[in-house]
Amino acid sequence: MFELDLRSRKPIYEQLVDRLKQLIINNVLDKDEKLPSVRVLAQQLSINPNTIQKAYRELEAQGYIYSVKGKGSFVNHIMMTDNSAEIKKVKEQLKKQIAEALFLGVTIEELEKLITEVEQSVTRGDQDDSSPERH
Amino acid sequence: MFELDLRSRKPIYEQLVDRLKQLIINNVLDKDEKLPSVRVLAQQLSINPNTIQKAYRELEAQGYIYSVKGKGSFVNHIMMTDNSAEIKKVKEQLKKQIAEALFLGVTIEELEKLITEVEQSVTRGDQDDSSPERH
DNA sequence: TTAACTGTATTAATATATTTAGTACAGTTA
DNA sequence: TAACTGTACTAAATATATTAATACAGTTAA
Repeated sequence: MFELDLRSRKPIYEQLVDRLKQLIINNVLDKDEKLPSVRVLAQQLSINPNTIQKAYRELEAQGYIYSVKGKGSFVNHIMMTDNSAEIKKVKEQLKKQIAEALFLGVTIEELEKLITEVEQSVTRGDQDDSSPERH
Repeated sequence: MFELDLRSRKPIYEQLVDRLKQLIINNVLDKDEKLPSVRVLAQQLSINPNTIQKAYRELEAQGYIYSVKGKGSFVNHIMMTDNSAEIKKVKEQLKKQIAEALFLGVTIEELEKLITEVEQSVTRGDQDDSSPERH
C-alpha cells in the first residue's frame, strides 16, 4: 500500500497517520472505503499489528476514519465530525511554516502559487450515500 | 527567556529549536546577537547543558545560528548560508498542511489571509555590519 | 598569567517512548 | 462453524531522549 522508513527518527505509527491522511485528503481513498485490517496491513508492512492499531486509533480520534468492530475501518465523511480543533491546529502550524518560509526568502507570490497548485491537485471525490452501519 | 513544556511528547531540544527559530524569524533576536551560553541557558531552564547543546547544534546545521568556540553562539545572517534545502523542505511541508487545511474546510481566502497576517507581523530588522569573527 | 567564561566532545547511567509478542474477547460474515 | 474484523491488555524488548560527570581548547578581562 505504501512504504515506510523504519530507520526514521519519526515513529512508525506517526508515519502511518501522515501517509493515510495524505491519501484521504487527496481523495485517493474514497469516503467509506475500507482500509486494510490491522492484521493484514501489519503483515504487508512487516510490522506489529499493535502499531497499526495505534495509527488507526489516532486517525479515528482526529476524525479521518471510523472503525466498526467485526467489520473494519473506513474513511470518514470528514464534515460529519467536529473538526474545529483540527482546523485551529493546522492554522497555527501554517502560520509558523509561512513565517519560516518568508524568512528563508520564499516570496508571497510563491506561497500563493503553492496554494493554487495544491488546490488544483486535489480532485473532488464524488458523493456516495451508501455507508456501512456504525454499530 | 522562554517557557518549555517538560511533560510534552515533543522532546525538549525540539521545543528549543522551534522556539529559537521563532525568535530569529520574527526578528526578536537581531543578527549577530549573542544567545545565552549553553550552561547559562541550561541553568535558567533547569535542564541539562547537553540538551541545550543539542538544540544549538541543530540550529547551526539548519543555518540559523553560528557558534564560535570560546566566544558563544550567535544569530546568523541567514542569506549567507545555502538554505535551498531548507526551502525545499518547508515548501513540501507547506503543501501538505495546505492540503490538510483545504480538506478540513479552510477556504483559499482564509489561507491567503494567513499569509497577509504573517507577512505584516514580521517586522524587518535593520542591517548591521559588525559581526563577531568566526574563528 | 590566571580565573572565569565560551563551545565541544565523550562516556555512562537513567528515564521515557516506541515497538514487538502473545493472548484474549466480542462482533461480523459467509 | 470457521475465518474474518476491531479492541484491549500485559510483558518484554528496543530505541530515543535526557541527565550526569568530566575533559579539552579557545576567549576574555583582570
